[in-house]
Amino acid sequence: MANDEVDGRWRTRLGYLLKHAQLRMAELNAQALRPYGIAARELPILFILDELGAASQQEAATRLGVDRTSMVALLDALEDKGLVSRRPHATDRRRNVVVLTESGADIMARAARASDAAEREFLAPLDADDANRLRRALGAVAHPPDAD
Amino acid sequence: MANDEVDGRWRTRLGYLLKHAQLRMAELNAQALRPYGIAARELPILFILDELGAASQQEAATRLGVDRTSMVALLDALEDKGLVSRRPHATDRRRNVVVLTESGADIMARAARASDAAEREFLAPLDADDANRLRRALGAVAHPPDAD
DNA sequence: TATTGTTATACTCTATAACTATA
DNA sequence: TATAGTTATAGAGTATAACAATA
Repeated sequence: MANDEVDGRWRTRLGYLLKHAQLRMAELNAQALRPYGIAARELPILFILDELGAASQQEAATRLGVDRTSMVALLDALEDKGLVSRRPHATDRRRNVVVLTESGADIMARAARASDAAEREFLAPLDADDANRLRRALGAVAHPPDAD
Repeated sequence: MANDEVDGRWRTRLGYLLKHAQLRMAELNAQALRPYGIAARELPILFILDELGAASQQEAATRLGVDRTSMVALLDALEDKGLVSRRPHATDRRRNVVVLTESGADIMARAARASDAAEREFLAPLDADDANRLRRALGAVAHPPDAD
């Protein structure tokens, strides 16, 4: 519509800006990851398994801030794609030990590069200084000052 | 957990930061607006009706970027609360003319102040300069350079 | 034919409760 | 008793398709 002079107040509200910035980043990430057959929400799981080496489903879920019931379906999908494997824990047989497969590690590395490119595209309207400031500011506001 | 030295890469990704920043802002807004009986998603509707004076449901939906089928339920809720009214358009009887009621204008003004306070709380970890830069940077990245 | 409002439907994401098997 | 994984279910939120009334 290009009706810029009647740019209502709600367009400059943080709630609106954050929602739409997040939607655009999510869309760019989804596009970037599509060739690797993974969803944006699955990449952090690959990251954390790589970081921890191996983890129980509970551990992974807690670290990522999703609950353990959601983790089941997420890991089902990753296991179906051959990116992670589950085996029973050696001593505590209630647990699963979840690890990246070779293919999972490979996809993770390549998907991470694709996601980096998506971030660069997202940040393209900003110069390097503003981009760095944005990332730091988001880190500061993303969690309440007194919580995790 | 406070395991800050193993702060995995995914915690500094824009997708993660934007999602959690948005969640926190949404939560603060929801809290701020609860006393006024409206949801965060309803305030922009009040804003746009105030801005336009009157609008068809289609107009309001298009401006706000929601589709017209979602607008129906949103306006049903606002009408039930007595904040907006619908009457048939004088000449085009397919349309509804949607306007703020007196109570709707009052709630809008007070809710806007509450939402401003929520934004200030959200931005509290930043100094004034960083807060302004954040808002401008989000405005720049919220929409692709060539779209909207 | 096209448009406005509406309803019904479906799909995603997430959260809660309850079950099982182990500890 | 408590915990890990699982399943079933339900709730937001949103999108698509089809319909009635009107243009």
